[in-house]
Amino acid sequence: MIVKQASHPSPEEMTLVTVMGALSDPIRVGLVRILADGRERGWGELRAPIAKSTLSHHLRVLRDAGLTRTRQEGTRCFVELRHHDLNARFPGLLDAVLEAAHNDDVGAHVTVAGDPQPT
Amino acid sequence: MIVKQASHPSPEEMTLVTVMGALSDPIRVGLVRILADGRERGWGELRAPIAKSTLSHHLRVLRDAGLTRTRQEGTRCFVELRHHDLNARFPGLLDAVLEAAHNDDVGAHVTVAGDPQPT
DNA sequence: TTCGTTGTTCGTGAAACATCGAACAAGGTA
DNA sequence: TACCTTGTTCGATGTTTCACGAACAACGAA
Repeated sequence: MIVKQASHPSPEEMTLVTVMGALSDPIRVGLVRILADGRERGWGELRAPIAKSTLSHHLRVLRDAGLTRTRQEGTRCFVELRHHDLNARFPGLLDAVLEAAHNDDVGAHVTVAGDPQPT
Repeated sequence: MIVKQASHPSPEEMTLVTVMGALSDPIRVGLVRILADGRERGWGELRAPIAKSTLSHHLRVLRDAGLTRTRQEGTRCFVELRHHDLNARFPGLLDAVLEAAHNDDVGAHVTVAGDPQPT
């Protein structure tokens, strides 16, 4: 609704502590994992066992921390990971988190519509 | 004290989300930075602008997450970073965090007695 | 214009967290 | 034994976070 187009922090505005806080929730880690392939995803594709207002909240935390970028297109919006910005700002951090999250299968209950459910 | 000797999680018991949560506070990041040189530090050496009960709390969070190891010796105790365990469990993560924390000077208000104050 | 879709915002409540001062427990020291 | 030092634990308090349903706003379609 563009009521308030989300604020995307510039790389300099990102802080380590905020990013770590954003990644201290399994649902948010799951969302980041889904976006890790670089593809932009529609809001509606995302599946998580929470109410949509809660999902909106988590997407906002990720966006405010600088982890994701949100784009509006008509009435729907798309999210993508700010892979490049993150690597520039915190070299190696995102990859280390993604590897760890993959090994432990963190946030596996977050999926994408159309994708085969794990297990 | 020693009333309950702290539980140190084994590497397998460590979780990414808990570790990230532990590192989402500037004081705790400052403590980790101090311990990053591998030296064991006495509790009494640590200087932070908080009450001692609060410092005790933060050290417990770090310990419970598996980031540090605490050793008792008589009435005083010593802390050290579990650098090796962390690298084995979450490869690259700690180094990426330490580099980012250093670049941004996160947790600079946490110091060690005897060390020259930054600035 | 009237719906239906889509996602944000609001109001609320429960849980977690950071912080403090005070009390406590274990060792060392006088 | 009496005292001091060292850290932990115990409430108490205020803030933040997570979660939900309901209401709302913008857009597209009928």
